[in-house]
Amino acid sequence: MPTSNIASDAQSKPAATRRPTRAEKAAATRQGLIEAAAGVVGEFGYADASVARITARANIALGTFYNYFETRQALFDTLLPELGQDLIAFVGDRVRGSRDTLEMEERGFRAFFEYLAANPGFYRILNEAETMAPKAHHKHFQALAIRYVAALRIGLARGDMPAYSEDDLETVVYLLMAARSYLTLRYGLAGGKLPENVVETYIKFVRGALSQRAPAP
Amino acid sequence: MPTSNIASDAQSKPAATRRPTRAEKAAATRQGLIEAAAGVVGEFGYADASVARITARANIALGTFYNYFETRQALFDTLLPELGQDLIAFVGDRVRGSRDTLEMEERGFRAFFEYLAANPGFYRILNEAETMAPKAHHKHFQALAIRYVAALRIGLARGDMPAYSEDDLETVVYLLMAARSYLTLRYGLAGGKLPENVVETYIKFVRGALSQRAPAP
DNA sequence: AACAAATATGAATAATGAATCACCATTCAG
DNA sequence: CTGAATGGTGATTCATTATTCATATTTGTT
Repeated sequence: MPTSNIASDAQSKPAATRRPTRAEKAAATRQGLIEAAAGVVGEFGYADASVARITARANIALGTFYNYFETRQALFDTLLPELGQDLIAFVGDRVRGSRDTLEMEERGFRAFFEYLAANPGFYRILNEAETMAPKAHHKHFQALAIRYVAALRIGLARGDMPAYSEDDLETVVYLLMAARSYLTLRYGLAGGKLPENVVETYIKFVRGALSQRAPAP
Repeated sequence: MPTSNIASDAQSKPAATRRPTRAEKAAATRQGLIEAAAGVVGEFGYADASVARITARANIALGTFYNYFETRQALFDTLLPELGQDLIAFVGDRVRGSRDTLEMEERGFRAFFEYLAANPGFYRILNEAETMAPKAHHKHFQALAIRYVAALRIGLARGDMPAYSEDDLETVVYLLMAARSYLTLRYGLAGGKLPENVVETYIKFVRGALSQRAPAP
């Protein structure tokens, strides 16, 4: 449930089923297009996500598409950032309350794959975006990395990562995001679940990397 | 200098400039197509690498293309595996004679980015292949991972990685390959050179990961 | 030299799909 | 109630390109 649109809720007291406002219907149609696009792109990839296919899945006419997006590319450029908010929120929830950085990392890692299992098209939407919607890709990574760095910064202050400094954080974050992506590529696409021994190897690797003691100056 | 074609060298004694044989010319034309394709795909991506563009850059007529490849896709399916051999050979050379696993990893890591700097299109050819030439992508990763695992296996036997076992190796290799890819995505595309502080963070991260001591059973 | 086989050429074909547009339906402000 | 205005429709236009093929050129052989 992405972008909670604040469409004209002048008096939204009784949620009773009243006739939907024009703006509400428009918001629903737009949302339907986003969801249809997520399905089609996830299944066929951006290149084969024709406007005809997307509108067919959204149960609207082809021409209607252009009431909501300037071009097909404009939809592609907003798709990943909107869906990415879901992922970020989901992982954020799962991670909250962790005792230390390692626990947080393991929880976040598992949450990521849980999200992928529940949203099988997401990996493809994410990866192909680098080529097919570079602005979207950049925006998503920006949004994700900034939160991830902030989370690690807390662990850094707490002394969980004695060998690292603020300047290392972004690089470390990209290493961790990289891991998720490539492990999905290699192990994740079948059944949507990562083999447990792969998870264990990952945890071991990251524990060694993060909790090593500071090198002598 | 890829695929050294063994084209009809019945008597190849004097390398003097004799009139090129038909098979030699054919091999050169094919090679020209591969190189042109590498250039075009690296610059514009697979989607915009039209047969017309590729043949124009190779200085041959459009129709000639189809004397060398069944379809455009057939070229795409062979492009990355052929180029990938170059990368593998280059990194293999740079890594030979390393004293331990960490030294090897650092040398291989740096060699990878040196290769990218010398072949600016390679990153794109590699990444887009996941979508545009999945068979090629799989083949390349197969070829690369098998050598990488073999290299780590030697370090494992020597005791360089006390916390790991044979079963961990492939996962670790994917983590290391992932790192290269995402660091290129984030830092590498400008100037072709990775900032030295990023390299240092990477080395530190991997040292901690690989050389941690074995956990208690 | 002369011919057959192998290669090269690029205009023509055919498929695809994004985007437009002229028109219909529904909503809502006054 | 009424008539803009907003939203919906889908056939049509238009551009792009992979692939084919009839023809021309080059090569290797006798």
